[in-house]
Amino acid sequence: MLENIFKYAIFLTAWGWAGFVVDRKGLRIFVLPEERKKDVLFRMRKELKCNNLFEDNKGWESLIKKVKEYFTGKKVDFIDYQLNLDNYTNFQRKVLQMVKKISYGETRSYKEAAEAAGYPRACRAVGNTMRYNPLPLIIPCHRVIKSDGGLGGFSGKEGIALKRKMIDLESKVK
DNA sequence: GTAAGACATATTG
DNA sequence: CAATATGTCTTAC
Repeated sequence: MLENIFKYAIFLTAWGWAGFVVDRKGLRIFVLPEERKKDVLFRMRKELKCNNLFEDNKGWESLIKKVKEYFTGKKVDFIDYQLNLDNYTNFQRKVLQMVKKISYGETRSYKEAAEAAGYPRACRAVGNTMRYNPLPLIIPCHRVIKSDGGLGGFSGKEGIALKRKMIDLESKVK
């Protein structure tokens, strides 16, 4: 099997250390801000199950800049970046592409996301897909909430606070 | 290859 | 609140 080369970048945002991994087909993993830089790297390794990681920002400076701007409360979008979704099922790809199109400040319920993806009753499956979302923020899974206005879930117990914080940030945009 | 259970849900009574 | 429908994944045979 071919060696897959992964490049990663880690950088400091207003909320902590964030980072992402790309391979030659596009974005692969995005890691939300952590307290420590090494935690970000640890998460990347865990997701990829691979040690073939090289630090290299080349060609991705604009993404780094946008992410930093995002966490300072600026309105940015990530729709121009190419994602590598090779490891996902058709259903997941559809849902993820869909969610990616939700623009800044908007929210959708799990049901609406399911409908838009062409599976009107797959609300639960959408939730499942979000759980494994490899690219939080780039794919704005934090903008997908429950129909009754509740937040739903987010990665981990602390993650839910981050979700709220992100929605908060977006609602206050100037 | 099949079957049962788990899910970041929604709808109905 | 409980029950159930729903699509996909994981795990275990």
